Amino acid sequence: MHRHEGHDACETGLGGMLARAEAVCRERGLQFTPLRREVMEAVAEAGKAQGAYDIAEKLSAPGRRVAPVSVYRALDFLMENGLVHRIASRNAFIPCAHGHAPGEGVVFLICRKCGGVDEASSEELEDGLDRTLKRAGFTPAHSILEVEGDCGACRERQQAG
Amino acid sequence: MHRHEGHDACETGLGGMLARAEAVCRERGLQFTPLRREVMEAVAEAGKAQGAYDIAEKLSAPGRRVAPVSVYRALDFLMENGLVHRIASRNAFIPCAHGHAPGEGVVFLICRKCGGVDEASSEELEDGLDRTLKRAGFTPAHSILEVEGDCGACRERQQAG
DNA sequence: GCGGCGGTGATACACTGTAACAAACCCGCC
DNA sequence: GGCGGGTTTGTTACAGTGTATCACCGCCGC
Ligand SMILES: [Zn+2]
Ligand SMILES: [Zn+2]
Ligand SMILES: [Zn+2]
Ligand SMILES: [Zn+2]
Repeated sequence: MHRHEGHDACETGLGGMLARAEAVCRERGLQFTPLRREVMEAVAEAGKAQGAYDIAEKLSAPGRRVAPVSVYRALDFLMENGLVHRIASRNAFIPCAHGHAPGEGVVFLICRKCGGVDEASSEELEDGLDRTLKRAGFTPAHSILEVEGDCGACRERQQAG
Repeated sequence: MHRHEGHDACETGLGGMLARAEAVCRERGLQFTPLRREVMEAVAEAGKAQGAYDIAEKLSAPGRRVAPVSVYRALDFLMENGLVHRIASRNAFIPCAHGHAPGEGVVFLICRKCGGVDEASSEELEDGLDRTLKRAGFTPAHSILEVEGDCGACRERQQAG
């Protein structure tokens, strides 16, 4: 749905993301359980950020209720392992299609029209932030960069229509 | 509690912030009602980001209950006029000591130790973000930049102790 | 006075997230 | 096979955050 830039190892698409999740868990000796897989799928399938309760509802079916708390636990696990991200400004979650180095700053580009979320990173942004923090005498531990606006696809669509 | 940098017209301190709030409302023909003033004071007095429910509790007294919904309305008003900011990663609010141009990007520096929140802005950060967004074909409308870490004061205190 | 309008009070509710405990599962070990 | 301990999941209850709705009040213009 969205393109991105600034990354190399780019596993886009549902299959790729699931494969990466599986690989990450195997190499770290962690369990990629059915529930975790289903939550990963639910987040990866959706074209936009999913709330935990949305996921719980999607996974529930007549005869099987998946409680939100279970979804939260799975999401915590997936976030710890860099497989999904939380979008603070939406209280929602997206799959990570890239696999960043830990500590690497990433900007989330959130489209107001289609709701899609893309990730971008860049040296110059990172450098600018680092220098600004250094000047302020602040030692960063973790950062949240989220930009809301209109993605390229939606802007084209709007001009065409 | 915290220093900041990158701004000129810098009204720090409770009095300055209240004066600015009053001035802003007067010049825009808006009402700086007692409730709005009290909420502004509560946010400005605290050395760290305040939750809406914290503010409601602080303003309540035996015989007078201020409901959270009233606080939210006052906060919405103050945010629309650039007098307070919402810290998305904390669901909390801080006073704005600067008065930015609309659209000006600001980074919030959130200290893990003391809970204080400082604002910083810089040309190079702004430029880096703009270029990154442009390359991604994304048109920004509003951005959230929040960094969690250790402020200078707390780091010094830690080294001394 | 009367009607409109913005601000406030009050209640109820939806949404987001966590704590606590029990049950099921897995796996190595006796 | 049976046991023991760690991890995962189910279940319930609850805390925290934010919004919808309606009623009331005060003000100002007509
Ligand atoms: Zn990512
Ligand atoms: Zn879009
Ligand atoms: Zn500010
Ligand atoms: Zn500090």
